[in-house]
Amino acid sequence: MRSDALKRREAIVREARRLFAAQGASVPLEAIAEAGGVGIATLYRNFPSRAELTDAVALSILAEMRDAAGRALQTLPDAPDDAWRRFLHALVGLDLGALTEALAHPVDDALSAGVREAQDDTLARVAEVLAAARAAGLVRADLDPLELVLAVGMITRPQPAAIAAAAPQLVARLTAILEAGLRAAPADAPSPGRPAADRPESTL
Amino acid sequence: MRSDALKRREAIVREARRLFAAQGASVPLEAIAEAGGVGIATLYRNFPSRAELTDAVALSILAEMRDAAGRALQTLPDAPDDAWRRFLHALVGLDLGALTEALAHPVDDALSAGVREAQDDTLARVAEVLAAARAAGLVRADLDPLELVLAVGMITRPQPAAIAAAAPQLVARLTAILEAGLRAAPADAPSPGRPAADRPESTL
Amino acid sequence: MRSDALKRREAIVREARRLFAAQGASVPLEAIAEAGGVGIATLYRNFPSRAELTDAVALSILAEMRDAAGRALQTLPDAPDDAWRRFLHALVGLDLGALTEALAHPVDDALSAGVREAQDDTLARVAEVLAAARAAGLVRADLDPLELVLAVGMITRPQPAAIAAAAPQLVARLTAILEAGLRAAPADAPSPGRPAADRPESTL
Amino acid sequence: MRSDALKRREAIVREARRLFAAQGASVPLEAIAEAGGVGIATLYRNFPSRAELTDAVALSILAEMRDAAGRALQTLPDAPDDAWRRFLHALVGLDLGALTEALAHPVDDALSAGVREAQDDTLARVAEVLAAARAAGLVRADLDPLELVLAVGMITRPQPAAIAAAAPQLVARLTAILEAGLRAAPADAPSPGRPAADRPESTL
DNA sequence: TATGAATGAGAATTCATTCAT
DNA sequence: AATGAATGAATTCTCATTCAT
Repeated sequence: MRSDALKRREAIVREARRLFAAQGASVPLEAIAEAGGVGIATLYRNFPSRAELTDAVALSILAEMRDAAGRALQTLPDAPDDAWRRFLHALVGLDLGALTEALAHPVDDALSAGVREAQDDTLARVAEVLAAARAAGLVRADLDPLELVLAVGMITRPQPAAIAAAAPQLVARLTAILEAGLRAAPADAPSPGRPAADRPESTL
Repeated sequence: MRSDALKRREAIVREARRLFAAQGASVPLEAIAEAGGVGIATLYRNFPSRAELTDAVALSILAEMRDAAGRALQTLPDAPDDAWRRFLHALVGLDLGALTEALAHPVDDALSAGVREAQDDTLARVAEVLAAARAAGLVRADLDPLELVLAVGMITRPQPAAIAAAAPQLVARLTAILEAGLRAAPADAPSPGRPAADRPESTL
Repeated sequence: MRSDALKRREAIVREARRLFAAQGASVPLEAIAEAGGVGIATLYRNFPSRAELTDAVALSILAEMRDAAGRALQTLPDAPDDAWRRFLHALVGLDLGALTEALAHPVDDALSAGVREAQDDTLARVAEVLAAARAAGLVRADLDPLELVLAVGMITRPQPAAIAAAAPQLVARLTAILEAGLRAAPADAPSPGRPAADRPESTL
Repeated sequence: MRSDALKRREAIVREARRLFAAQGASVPLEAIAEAGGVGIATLYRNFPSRAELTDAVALSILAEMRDAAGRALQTLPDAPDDAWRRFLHALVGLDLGALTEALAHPVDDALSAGVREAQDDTLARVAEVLAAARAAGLVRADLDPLELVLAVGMITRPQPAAIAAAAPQLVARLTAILEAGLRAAPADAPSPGRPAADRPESTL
């Protein structure tokens, strides 16, 4: 019975993530429950508040991001260019838009400790990837891991149907532009804003 | 009272645009009315449905975009680099995120004829700017006006307060990345997706 | 200018009566104003509250009813059968349904003195017609003028479009049934309820 | 909880029917919910739109009408006069005014399939009753089942409080008149309108 | 433990009535 | 005196969350 319950819980998180990515974080919880094949009360038993479900989605994405960073770190020494491109595309495939959406709502609430921790851990790994890629001359010097994640989050945010219809390849095109933008580091164009690394707290 | 009413109407559109940009297009209409200093029923008298207010916001943004494109076209021959950069930054300052948000909602409804027309007109102007900038070697060859607008819309979409707090310069940084990404046109990296120009209809 | 104002006032009452009859008494006042070709404020200047407009409609109908009764009284002695039938059909053509609807709403408010008076006056006339018709053996003995008016009001109340479409001749058919029902005075079927004449107050 | 929920649902329909009959079909849904002892959202869970509640009320009335017709058919052979009178009075007691009101609103929408079916079925039964009563010489030959139902609906439509106060026995009196009107079939007074039986569709 | 039902609070929209020109 | 605009109150409907089975 234990494993049954676990399966249900995972189904809920999976569907929440999918629906956040597709329709934004304002999807009715009941829609998530239904998509997961459970009743609304079961969702609430597992996630007593919307924020906790949101956190679970965030953790699931952060874990995958961490894994992707781990893989990138292993392959970067041998095939830096390829490893970096794979990493970037892995991020794009990660429903980061869902994460952005998910975290957009509990604005007032503090992020849960668990998420904060996972996030710091993951961003540290991404920072390592960035350092390695930078050392290999692949990315501009002024790029901060949080910024990278947020940039990918922006271009993968849920699209209105009209836009998706009008520009079906949009994410792919934006990814190409982002890739180019990250790579180029024009000597004469200093980045605006203070270096991201100085920032006191990364609340994502 | 004519002019009074007009002032109020303009205040409503202005505040709607501001709030769409800040909080997304799902802001309560009552919040817009209050911000504009009018009662909810006044908002409804001027814009009998949410879609009509949305359209008014879209028109206001499209008009400014058209103007910016016009200015860019005039200055491009003399100072192409500067003109292009100004144009790009003007777009970023234009609440395009609000437009994206605004147009995201009436997904089911067709866009109003007026908006469709203004949009076509504006995109045609932007296409002229792009052509001139491309001729001056400033932007990659595979960029389509709709894509440019959507890209700017993405990076200026409303941010959750947590993100805005953690990365206050985010839009500026993303703009820099976008600028670089648009400029660089790596010969060896063909863009994915079919050329934007082939698309039948630009529903924005 | 006086006559202009009078014309406007009459147009308002006319359209109110027409719309009450067609769509029920819940028509927006603004619709009445528009139908009458005036602004809403003009309607309010003439009829400071909805009840007063309702009263004006009632008066207009009561006046015509009184006239019809007067005509019936003149012709009854010579051609009783024909006069009675004409009178009944005149009532049917009188938008009594509008009156019923109109008076249905200000349930809480007392009827205005003017309407009360006109109503008493009119009902007295109708009572005379009934008495004459009864004397001529044309109507059942237990019929009270208020009842007659209400009966006609019921069968001419505004019909939903669906019913009107399904049974276009409904009013005519119901009129025929009513006519027959009023005429027949079965000796063996005493009417239920106490005689209407005993009732203390006729609030219509 | 199944039975609990069912009880509630039934309470909602019962109160809706009662309030439609008393105050017309425009009663606030919240008033119905309160009368049924449930919250507004419970009403909405059971009847996601006003039309669906309306349909449920219609079905409840049509079912009782069908039963009354069934009973009449059984007793007509033995005691035709009594059976017919009982049937007519049963109709009067049936809140047909509520039905009329209820069906008045979804004018634009098509009637739901279920209601259409129940209505056809019920009217067919009523037609049988009418045929038997006609054979027994009890009702005029030109009466159509839809007409009968609508006639009863008219005289039992919700009354304004003022009228109810002034003429407390009104429904009973109007019933007596209707009864007489239906019975009498004057040979010399052909009914107006085309025969009801020819009508293509009975939208009630 | 899982479920479906119940609830209240919030948001969109309409309309009678008042106000400023 | 006539107008059109502004307003708030009432109503419909949705959704996060709690409760009873």
